[in-house]
Amino acid sequence: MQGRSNRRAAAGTAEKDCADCSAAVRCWRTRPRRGAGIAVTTSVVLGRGERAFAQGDRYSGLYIVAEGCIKLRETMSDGGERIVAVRTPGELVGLEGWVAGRHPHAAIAAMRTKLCRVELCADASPDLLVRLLAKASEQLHHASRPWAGRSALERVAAFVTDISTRLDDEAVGRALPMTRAEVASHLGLAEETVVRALGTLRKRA
Amino acid sequence: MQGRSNRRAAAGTAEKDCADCSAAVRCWRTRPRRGAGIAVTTSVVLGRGERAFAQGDRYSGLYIVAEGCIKLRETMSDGGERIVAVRTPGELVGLEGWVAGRHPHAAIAAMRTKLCRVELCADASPDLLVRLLAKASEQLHHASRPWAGRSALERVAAFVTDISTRLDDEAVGRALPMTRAEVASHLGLAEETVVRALGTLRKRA
DNA sequence: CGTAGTATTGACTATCTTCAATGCCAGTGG
DNA sequence: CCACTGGCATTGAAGATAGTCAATACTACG
Repeated sequence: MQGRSNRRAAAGTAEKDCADCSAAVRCWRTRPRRGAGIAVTTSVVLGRGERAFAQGDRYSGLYIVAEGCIKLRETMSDGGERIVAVRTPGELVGLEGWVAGRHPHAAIAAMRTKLCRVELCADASPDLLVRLLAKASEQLHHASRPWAGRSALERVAAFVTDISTRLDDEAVGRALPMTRAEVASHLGLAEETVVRALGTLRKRA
Repeated sequence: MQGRSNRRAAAGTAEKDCADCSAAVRCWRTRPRRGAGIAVTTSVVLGRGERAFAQGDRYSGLYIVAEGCIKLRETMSDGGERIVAVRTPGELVGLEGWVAGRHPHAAIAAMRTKLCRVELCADASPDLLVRLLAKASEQLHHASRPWAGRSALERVAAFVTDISTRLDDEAVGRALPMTRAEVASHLGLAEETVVRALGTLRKRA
């Protein structure tokens, strides 16, 4: 459109235009126009339990979840761990560490997961920047924990619904992509409370 | 830099370059270069309790807090209200509603507050987009509630510390910019619990 | 001075956490 | 093959934390 991609190509980074990817709609909602600068440089496939990066690592790039599910895990100063967020297809992984230059938490695949890397720099395509900003906006909105201040049962129910919706292709109904302990740490509950809440929900269904 | 500002000027919107604003460092961390497209169109000053927009309003623009403090308040389907977030100088207000086209919560001044409006569109300056993305990144990081899963006392203590840091110019120590009930809703606690926690913290100090 | 909103305090209760024990399952090595 | 181990899930009982209800004080504002 504005010859911007030339500049990127000159930088020497091999890119794959998302317009050529069959899964692009999943990542970008609408299929990008070819040559608009909506492109990724690398794709990684992680097996369950593998990490894209560890907490404290230097910022190593911004990724979009193409398939699967990523857990963001933070180890706190007191040694405790908590799941800060769960990222599902179309969501960004790594943006939190961009400004500070370090990843504030680890990114761990909850199942087989494909990540596509996006080069984020000052001369990126404006189209790309706008799309990323839109994603950041959505994630910011979603980060406002709809279950804050509710009862344990409601929180667990809301979490299960939310995660099922976001991962709808696989039937999450029977197996959550994380352990009860992780769900508990994410919701700020005890593991046993999560177990009991899930039991109650199962009986009700 | 690339004649982009011409295009904007042609659109008929009067802009004020942030490079000419004495408070720009507060908003942008580093002073923007003149002509880089880091600019705002309008500034609004809100008195305590006044709204920038209401929940459900059509998206009306993106703002940066130049001075003061904004509370984001959400009224839930059951009629309850909660403070989703607090925005302090240099932070963005309104981004959450950009993609969906509607503001998901109301923005209310907690004190005398100055907001500067940023025009966010596909042909905005790439410099501006990158800066906004950086802000979104920081806010996303900050949205991961460091007090999740901790005791009521720790949560209140963390909140007071956090808000005091972010508003450090005014001495917040003696008067929080919001009511106990609002703090409570923000932290997912009962008002009385917040009162007691503040009492305990006062005694300890 | 009266009113409305906010803050504080006490007493009681519900919920959630903690502690402890047990079951289940997959992987491993004899 | 089977015992053993470690991680995860489940359940019960007891105790602590925070929520609810209710009364009272404080403050700003007409």
